[in-house]
Amino acid sequence: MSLASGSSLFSSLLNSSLKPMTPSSLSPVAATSPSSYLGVPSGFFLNSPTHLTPSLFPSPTTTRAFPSQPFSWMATPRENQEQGGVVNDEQRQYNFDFTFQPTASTVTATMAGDTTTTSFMQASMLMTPLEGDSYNCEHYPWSYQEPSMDAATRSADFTTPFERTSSGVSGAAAAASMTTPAADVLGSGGYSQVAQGGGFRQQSGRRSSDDGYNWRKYGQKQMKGSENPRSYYKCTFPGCPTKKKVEQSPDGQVTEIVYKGAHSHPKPQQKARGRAASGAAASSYALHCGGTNDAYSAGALSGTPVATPENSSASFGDDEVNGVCSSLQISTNAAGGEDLDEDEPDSKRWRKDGDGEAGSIRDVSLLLCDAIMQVFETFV
DNA sequence: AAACTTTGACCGAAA
DNA sequence: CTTTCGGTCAAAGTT
Ligand SMILES: [Zn+2]
Repeated sequence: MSLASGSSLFSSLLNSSLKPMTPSSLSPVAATSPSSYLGVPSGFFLNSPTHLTPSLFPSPTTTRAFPSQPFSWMATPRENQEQGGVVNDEQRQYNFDFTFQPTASTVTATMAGDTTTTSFMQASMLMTPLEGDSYNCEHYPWSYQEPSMDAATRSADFTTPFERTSSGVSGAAAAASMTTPAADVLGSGGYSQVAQGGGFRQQSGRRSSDDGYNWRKYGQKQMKGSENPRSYYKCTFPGCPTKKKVEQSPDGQVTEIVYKGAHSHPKPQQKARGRAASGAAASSYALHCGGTNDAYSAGALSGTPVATPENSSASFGDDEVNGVCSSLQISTNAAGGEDLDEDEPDSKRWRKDGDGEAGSIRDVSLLLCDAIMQVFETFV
């Protein structure tokens, strides 16, 4: 897909997100159907005074990975006000203005086998802290990611075998996911991968899988040809099928992270991350996704893994040094590619509901939502 | 004691 | 069919 296409993709994403959704689509129950997921992202963009400046998005510029730069967001309500954010202290109605500044963040979207990469200069969104952990946006299969030292990336998907992205190439993380051979579910599965760091090194602190979820390592293999060893992890949440594999070079640098599947639950509470808990700190902030869209979590709680995503993957890498947010990557793999095994009998696997576009949009929205949340949490 | 790693065995898919 | 490869299992070791 060309850049232009990518841009349009994003545009449509935004437009669509901004459109009001019907109440019904937002109902929890509706979540059972994939299309209903759209309600979430929409609500997200919709209910909040979000402003995604169009200009922010697609920018033909080259994709840079981490310019490490200014990530500005107002920490305090007051400040937010200045930014136009609304603050209602008492009611946790704070709105945070997230600004992915200047530097370019890269967004890579892959649809039907094509990959598009665009970078956006800045994106600002308002976020509303929610109480409870209803952070809605996370329920979805998609992923988001937030690596810290490692350029993490996350993706959820299946049906796609991974594709390794060139590593380190131009410092940008490229995301690719595509053709699917025959996805196999069980065995070697279809992971979807995305990004990798062009060279981030682990910083002290975070473990290699500190992306907000809890993982249990269940294997490691030395890949053929002296490549870096690959470790396999599974999400520890009961019933959650998500897995990820991480390749690291000897010096600890993460060279690739590939996610498979989608979480069937919201991100677990983060434990106090360092900073003194400033009032809100440990609490969970959630994007105000409009209403109740907890269908997902409800399902998770009931032990029923909710549907999985089609193919989507997102990666969100942030260079935390100095508290700077440097990159955001999102990769989406839309179903519908011819390569996707249609023959796939196992509908149970990862479904690729043919919603191509809608799915992609949704994915991207969710990913974005997720990614932003991560940033938010990271900086709280 | 629970939860997570480590690590070689095991297995199915592909060559 | 046999070998190779990537992924997973699971016993044993750690924390
Ligand atoms: Zn999970």
